[in-house]
Amino acid sequence: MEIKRTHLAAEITPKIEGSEVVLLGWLHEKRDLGGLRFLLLRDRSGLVQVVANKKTAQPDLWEALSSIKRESVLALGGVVKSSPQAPRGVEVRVKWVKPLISSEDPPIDIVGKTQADLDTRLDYRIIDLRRSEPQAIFKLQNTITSAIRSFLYDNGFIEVFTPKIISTATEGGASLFSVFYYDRLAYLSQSPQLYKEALTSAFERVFEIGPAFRAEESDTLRHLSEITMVDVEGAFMDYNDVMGLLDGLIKKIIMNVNQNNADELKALGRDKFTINFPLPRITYDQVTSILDEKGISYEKEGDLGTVELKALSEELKGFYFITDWPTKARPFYAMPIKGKEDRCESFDLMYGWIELASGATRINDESILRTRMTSQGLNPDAFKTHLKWFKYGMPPHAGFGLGLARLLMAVSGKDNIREVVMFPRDKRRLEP
RNA sequence: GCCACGGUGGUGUAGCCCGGUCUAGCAUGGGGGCCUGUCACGCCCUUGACCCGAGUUCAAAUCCCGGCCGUGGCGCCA
Repeated sequence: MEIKRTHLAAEITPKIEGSEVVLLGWLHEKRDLGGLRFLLLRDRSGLVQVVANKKTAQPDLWEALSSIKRESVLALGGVVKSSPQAPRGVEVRVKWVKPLISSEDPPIDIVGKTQADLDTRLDYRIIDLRRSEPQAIFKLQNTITSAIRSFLYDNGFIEVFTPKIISTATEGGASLFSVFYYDRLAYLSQSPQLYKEALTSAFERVFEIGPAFRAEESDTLRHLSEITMVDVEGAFMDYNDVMGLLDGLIKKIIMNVNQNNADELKALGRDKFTINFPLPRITYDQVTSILDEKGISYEKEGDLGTVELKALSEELKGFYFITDWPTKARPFYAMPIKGKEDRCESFDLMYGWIELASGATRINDESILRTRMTSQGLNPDAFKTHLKWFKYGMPPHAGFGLGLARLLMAVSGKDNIREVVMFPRDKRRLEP
């Protein structure tokens, strides 16, 4: 590009008064007072006010300032001037403007005078993402993913990438999307579970931040057909170690968000987080006695439904663990507790009534694994590829899968997962 | 998938119950005009809409049926 930017909008401060600057960005808003024209220019750093005076401006500049449409991309040059009336006490007195490309009138309001419905915003998502609130949400997401990576690197984990096109159901059970794979039928992976477990025998500690696909009927505020999972698995760890790891991980995330995202939290109307660690842990059996006390009915030895979890969250706010779930309510690879085999070394990380993560100590003995598959109604023959790794020194291991968007809901305070996923996929929505 | 509710200009809404007064109101946006310190700038003019299909009726945005789409709740969700 022949025009070089000298400053970002946020770098225009009263301190550099008098400097000649070149800015690149989008025309966010304009106000025409007759003899004065104000523009708000937006770039990745934020907004800055640009002003022109009819008396001093060249006629073609003056004309250009009123004819450029909102959301057009432009370059402009001018002089920084501090001014008590200007936003942030500073503005740019424009000397020239060069429209780079023009924009049609934006279909939804970016400035915030009329709030479009979420469904409409998603139809125009790229435009919606220029608004301050979605910007704040995805900047929080960036803090979260970078905190996750640095925390796990520091703890000896390496990042891996497992295939998303697979030949058979990874675990039976939930519905998979099928795809044409040359002359065969294949499926989209619903979880890297089996790969990450096997990888502990090669790298000990692995993690993956990647997509998972679920062809479920789910039509709720917290389910999507395509999600990003943070999957972590470590050799020579049990579920207590993994919960400790999650404690550290959440702590690091919260610290970084508090440190780096004050503006974003403000934009979302959120306070800084004050959370005590370690996070509370409560067993499944303690949960059911609370439900008994509250007179809430639940399926004995079963998973907890929405009504049950909402009732529980009246007692337990924020982040907490539910541990020691019934073995029959968990997947086949969860390790039963020795001497108490109807409970397993498993946990869910909760935020209020929303499940964020789910983890367990895994079974690393092939024969026990086969027995568990059979008792869960699965055919071990269908898992031949997976079971073969267990013949060659599969270490004791444990891990968890964390829903990135669910965590982001908790951090951003949004109650619809579609708000915190850039391009959500649900039962109906396949675009944009 | 089930239940409830909804679908009005680009966006957000009023009107619907109680059919005619709707030639569909308001805000925001778009176009035009006036305006020298705006920051939701102000003022004036203007533009633009009843989801689709079938039905009841002299008459349907309004009532009935179906479809599609949406919102919320639940279920499903290793």
